Amino acid sequence: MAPPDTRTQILDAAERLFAERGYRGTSVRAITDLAGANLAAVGYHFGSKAELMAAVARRVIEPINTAQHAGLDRLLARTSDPAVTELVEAFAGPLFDEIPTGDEDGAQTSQLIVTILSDPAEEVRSWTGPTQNTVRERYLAAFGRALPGLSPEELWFRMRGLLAVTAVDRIETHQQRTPACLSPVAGEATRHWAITFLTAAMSAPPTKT
Amino acid sequence: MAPPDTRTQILDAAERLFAERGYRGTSVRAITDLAGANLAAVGYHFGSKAELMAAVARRVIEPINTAQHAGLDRLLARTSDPAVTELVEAFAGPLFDEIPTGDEDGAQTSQLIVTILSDPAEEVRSWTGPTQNTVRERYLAAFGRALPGLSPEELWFRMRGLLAVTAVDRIETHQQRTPACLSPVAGEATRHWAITFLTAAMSAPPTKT
DNA sequence: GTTTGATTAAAACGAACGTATGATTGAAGT
DNA sequence: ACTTCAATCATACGTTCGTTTTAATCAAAC
Repeated sequence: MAPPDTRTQILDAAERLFAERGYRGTSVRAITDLAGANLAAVGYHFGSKAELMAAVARRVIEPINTAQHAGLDRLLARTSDPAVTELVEAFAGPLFDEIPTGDEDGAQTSQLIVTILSDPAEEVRSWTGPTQNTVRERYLAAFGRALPGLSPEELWFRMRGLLAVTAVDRIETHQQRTPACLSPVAGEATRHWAITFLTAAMSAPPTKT
Repeated sequence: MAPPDTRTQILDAAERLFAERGYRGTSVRAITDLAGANLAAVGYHFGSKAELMAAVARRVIEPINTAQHAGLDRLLARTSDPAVTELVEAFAGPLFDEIPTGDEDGAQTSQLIVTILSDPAEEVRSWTGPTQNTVRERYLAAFGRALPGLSPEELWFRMRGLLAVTAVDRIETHQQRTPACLSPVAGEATRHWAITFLTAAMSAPPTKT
């Protein structure tokens, strides 16, 4: 088996540590130590710690975004007006498919995504790929056709709720805040639960003003 | 006007800076500078930076928790089986009532709550008041009676979704990720939207297995 | 008027941080 | 054999961090 080059070993180590300890809580030294690389390797391969963070974010988020785009493409190729459930599944599904479920790698990646989306530091959120913005607007338009009568503002609010649930869902699972009385849950079940939950939420009648 | 004592000025400054820059991104020096206090005052009044964070978290979260408790008490005093909408409003309402809406203080506090709930550092999440755990379990029991046929595990999943939406909702609003075409939204509207959205989500029929 | 106890002020501590520098390697190109 | 150049290495720099220590301040108590 070919030994992975230093660059990807640093990426792997950074992905793990950024998820576990956050951006500011992770030192470049900790990353290079875990990667078995030299301290200066980060500067050489990525330029700076911030650019390393951007590279990590890109590697995690890009496949999810392209899967979301592809899912919507597949729906729109079949019909010009997909159902709400189909749109929910196409949007939320990649967040389950592209992330290993069950093992703790999944919780790690989920925690990293939450960090990327919510960290106060500009440098952490800085990378938002060109697809990141367009994917939401494409789904916004599709949901708008599937849910006439909803104001654009309320629809946008619901889109944010959609993302919040799918992103936040899985980190709490691994913070062992689950009550002891509950049995552990398989990854596939939560996927279905999420789609049920979110389809009902998106399909709610418009709020009377 | 009585001059606020150093202790609360430090608390105010810390609350603002922790929200804006996160826990690790905020130095004790920045806090005391903003508070107009001396560097050593943090050590004197709170013991350490971590204990200051705990004090800030307590001051923000405690009124929300007690309001959630009181809301459920009020419902249960009236009937032993409140409706789902009432439970949603009692749970999510305080997150809107106890936080100033509209101005940027509200977005600040919301960002702080997200930090408290999601920061990877143990010290940040360390303070979870005694009410924090019990309030969720009380609502869990109440939702369980209102939604028979739902497995405890799926119900718990939906409870987490409930929290995710209410917590994450408002930070994105202030990260100016909103598309320019949308008009700004009043705080009162989002409150109603959230209750509509979440009531529908919680009321969804059980997922077929 | 002096003592006391609670604050605040100023300075310094060692440790850890991100980054930059210059030497060293080793395989490919000529 | 010599050059080239991407890659890695050890090391050091300047800064900032949380915390501690010691001295000064000041109202109230006696």
